Amino acid sequence: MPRPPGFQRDDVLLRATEVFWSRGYGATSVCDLVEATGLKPGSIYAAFGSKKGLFLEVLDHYHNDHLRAVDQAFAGAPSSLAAIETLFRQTADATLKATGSRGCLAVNTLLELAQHDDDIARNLQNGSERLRRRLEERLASARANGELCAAANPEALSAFLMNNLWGMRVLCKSNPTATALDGIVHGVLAAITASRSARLHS
Amino acid sequence: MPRPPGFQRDDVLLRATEVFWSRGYGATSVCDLVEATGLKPGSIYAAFGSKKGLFLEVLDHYHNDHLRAVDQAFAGAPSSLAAIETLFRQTADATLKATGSRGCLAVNTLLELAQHDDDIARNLQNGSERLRRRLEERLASARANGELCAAANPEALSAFLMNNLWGMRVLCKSNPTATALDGIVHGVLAAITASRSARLHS
DNA sequence: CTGATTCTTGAGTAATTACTCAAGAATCCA
DNA sequence: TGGATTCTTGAGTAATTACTCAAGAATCAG
Repeated sequence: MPRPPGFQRDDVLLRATEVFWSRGYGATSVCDLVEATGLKPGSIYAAFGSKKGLFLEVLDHYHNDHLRAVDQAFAGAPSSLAAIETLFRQTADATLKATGSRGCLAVNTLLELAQHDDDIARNLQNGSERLRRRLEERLASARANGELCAAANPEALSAFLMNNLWGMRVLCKSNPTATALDGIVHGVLAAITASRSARLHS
Repeated sequence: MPRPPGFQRDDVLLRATEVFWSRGYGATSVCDLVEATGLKPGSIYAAFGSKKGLFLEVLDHYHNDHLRAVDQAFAGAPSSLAAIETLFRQTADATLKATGSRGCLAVNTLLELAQHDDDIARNLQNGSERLRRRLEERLASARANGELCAAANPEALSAFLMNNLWGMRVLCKSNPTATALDGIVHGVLAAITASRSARLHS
């Protein structure tokens, strides 16, 4: 009996993501969101409660999309270490092509808001932890496979990998050169190689 | 014959730094700056031209302070590689202690504004390049000393190191654990070790 | 069609924004 | 002290902010 909403929630979230991602949370006005989504202020507040409520839902969407992409990059790899190498090469490529880009919505938001808003800090913490755990799982299975030596520490190594992913999220806001990105990928692989099983050393 | 200013420029910059660093550029109002510096709006605009003009001067100050600190950390080290190791251990320690902190003003600003403001992007580019070059110099001298093998690439390695410094600037906004930071330092040192001269390998 | 329910509309609110400017205060050389 | 110069003051401006709410539109079961 009720009148159905005149918009698709996912579609609105997608359009809102574009604006938040391009301008940042603080610099995005509700007016911008009205323009981007086509919803009037009243509808936005009826559907999402507040600017922050909408943003939290945008972040959830973003985490899910990002993890799906990582899983896809991992899916076709011939080994666990190859999967990780692929992820880093892809990220480096994307970083090189995306000079002066919007970067990563999660990292941008972490630096802008985590310190001041606990809800957002928790949301981002969960998102990044899910990614880190994906890496840790791969490293653990690499150790189980004998790709990594028994002394390798998947948790510590995954933190190192996350650190380099995050570094590239910063770098893409600057002026990354091919030399720099090659150096980063090379450094990451060198650190992993140091934990490889002796019988696999070249 | 003129009336002298009633404030010390450096003192005002220091107080302004605190506010910008804590809140971010966009979230800092001129009213906040009036409160923090004790100057009235008119005096601020007479002395610095605009909010952005003041901020650019704040950034210059920040870069100089930061580089001075790095030089100091380098100064007492027994070797070039030891200097770099010290820098990373110090940064990791500071990151662990500064959970949920203000992070790094330069990185925060890079993510918030570099994409939208060329003046600020240039300022940050210069600041980070000066730091990277410090690292590159150390790596080059390490190669010259024989600490690193002849095939080592100081420019590429310095980019890798910068990437990890930047990663920690992101991490300190999240919830860094000792395990994570140990993993990062360990990974960085492992990558450097892979470039060491054969005769130095343990 | 009727009526119950929910959605949409957009003008409006009170607060905050970066910034200005004319008037007055303070300084120093003569 | 007189007067030229610069600094300080703070009320004020026009624009923008996140958000609200009452009225009207759209839907569907009966």
